[in-house]
Amino acid sequence: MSFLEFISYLWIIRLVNIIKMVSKSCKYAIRATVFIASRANAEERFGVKEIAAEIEAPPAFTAKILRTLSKYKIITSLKGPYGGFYCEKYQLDLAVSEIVNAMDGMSVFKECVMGLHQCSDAHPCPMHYKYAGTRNELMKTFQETSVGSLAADLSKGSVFIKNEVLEN
Amino acid sequence: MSFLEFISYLWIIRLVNIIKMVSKSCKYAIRATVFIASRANAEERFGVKEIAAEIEAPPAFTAKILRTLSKYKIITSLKGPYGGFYCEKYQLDLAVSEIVNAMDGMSVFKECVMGLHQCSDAHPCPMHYKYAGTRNELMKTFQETSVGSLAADLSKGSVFIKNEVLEN
DNA sequence: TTAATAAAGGACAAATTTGTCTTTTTTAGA
DNA sequence: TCTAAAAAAGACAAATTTGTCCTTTATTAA
Repeated sequence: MSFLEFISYLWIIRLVNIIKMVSKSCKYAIRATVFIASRANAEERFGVKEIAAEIEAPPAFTAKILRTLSKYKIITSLKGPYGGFYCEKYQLDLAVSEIVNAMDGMSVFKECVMGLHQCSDAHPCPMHYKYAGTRNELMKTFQETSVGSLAADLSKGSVFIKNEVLEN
Repeated sequence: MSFLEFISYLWIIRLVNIIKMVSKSCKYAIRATVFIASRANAEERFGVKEIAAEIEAPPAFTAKILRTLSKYKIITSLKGPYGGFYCEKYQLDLAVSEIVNAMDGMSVFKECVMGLHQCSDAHPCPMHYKYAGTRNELMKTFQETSVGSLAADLSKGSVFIKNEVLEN
């Protein structure tokens, strides 16, 4: 057994691999999508500048991200005057994991937590079940949480932190 | 309240900020340090090439990382023939957090989990205590875990994953 | 004292991520 | 049909991280 594999048995190494998961672009994308979804009423559309300002991201970069989201049909866009970005009803049911997938791909949920090449369900490394479990729960959370539900929390004026409700 | 601040109340946004924490360099550094520490017996020293091979990192890059570790006195180096890298006794008592500090700095443990500028202990954001708590536990773990204890686990031929012992 | 060995130092290079800018295409309304 | 507004597209640029290479310095042993 190589040292890399050996050391990978240590939970501290795993720990080092578990924290943080998505790119800055993806965070911007989540913010933007939730913002747009939270205003999905009527025929309202939002321009790049407004969205960028709301999510505190660089406008030009926000435009790029919105294009990606639009390409993946996570949000909808309309060109021309009175155009902009908005959410169609079905898009409110999309999971947050779709955003991660569009921006970063899903490898973050799939690769061996140790970075070991030989690890698989068939030949699992010792952490495969124990910690892959943690990650799977996380993925499940991403998959079970819809854009619309997040938007609804915001629109209600109360937001949820896990099981706790904060008023504001 | 800005939308950024507003959306930051959502646990999903927090979730997105908590996973992953340290750079690739830092992971290499942890691997390297634990490897060297695990062989801290006698007068044995290890060269860049050997260490790089053991931790499966690029040799030249490993050299750079070892220099940093040496500069921060996390490991000790000796030039010339029969030289190389090794751990002095006191260095086995150093915490893993020292490695993180040397490689990435400690800001990862200190910045507001939401990226909000106005957040502090005096003016905490709603997640400050709830999730900063999670991170603080993590930091505590890093601080309470010594290089030597990790090395000892390895040397014993059994490694710990949290409270569970794996034989190999 | 010299030759060989190995880390130290630092410039440089590649890759990736983040961010910008200009031109093109689409759409709405006058 | 023309004009203005706004996204689409994609080249370009900056910043950061990752990685390489060459020269210098220190150490050991003959």
